[in-house]
Amino acid sequence: MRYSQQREKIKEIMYNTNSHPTADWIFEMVQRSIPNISLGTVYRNLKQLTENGDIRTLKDGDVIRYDGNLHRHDHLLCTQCNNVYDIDILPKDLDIKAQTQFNFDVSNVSLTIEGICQNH
Amino acid sequence: MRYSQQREKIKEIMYNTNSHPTADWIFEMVQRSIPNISLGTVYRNLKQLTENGDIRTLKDGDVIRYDGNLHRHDHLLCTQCNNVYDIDILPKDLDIKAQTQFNFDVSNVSLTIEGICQNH
DNA sequence: GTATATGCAAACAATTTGCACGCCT
DNA sequence: AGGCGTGCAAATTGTTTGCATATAC
Repeated sequence: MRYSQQREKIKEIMYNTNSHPTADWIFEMVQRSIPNISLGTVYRNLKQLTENGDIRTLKDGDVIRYDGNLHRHDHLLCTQCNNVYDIDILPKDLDIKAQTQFNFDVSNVSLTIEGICQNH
Repeated sequence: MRYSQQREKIKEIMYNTNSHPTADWIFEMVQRSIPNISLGTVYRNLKQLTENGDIRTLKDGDVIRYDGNLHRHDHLLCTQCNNVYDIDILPKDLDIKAQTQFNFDVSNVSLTIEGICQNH
């Protein structure tokens, strides 16, 4: 994967936000420094970065959201404000449990708890 | 919500499969007994049933899948065959933990473990 | 009789892709 | 120079919606 100004900026944005942005939001952000970037490029790079394991995707709401936080963590999704909060609640040994119990070669664990957050 | 032949059939199918079908698959199934049903009707009903809490939706893969199994359970998603297996691995007290720890009014907990299943 | 559900087709929104050109290496 | 990445616009895919008709109650 060759260097590109666009991808670099996208990575920078992803690693400096703890919201869980959509492609469109990221597009708008990159536009501030690269005004003529196209949305297609954003999608292409987000896909690439995902396949590369540099970022992660969340598919809980109506739109795909991207997550630059690679540390193992879980999500609270508020169905009122549509916010996603990072939490850490899963037992650490869950992967191993799945691995041994079901003979399943685990690559990714994702827990999302839906509900209403304390601000509502 | 008023009775309809179409919705009844959809419910019947949902409660008698343990795969995690897409709208399209369900459409084809209903067609066997109601040949002139439309895909729009299937979507409308699946949405209604979801809002009603009669079924559940999974958004892990590329397409929305529907799940007629309302008992609390988790999923193994094989990235090779795209199959979804039902498992039960989450600690039972997780909802309560989230509830108390984050003051979060939990309505739904979903755990998906991605990886490669033993058939591959 | 009234209102909700349907079939159909058109509309939609998010994402992907083909192509000619530009930029890294 | 060669090839990957880009911008642009068109295409695709899954899902939703508007409307006239049919069906439940």
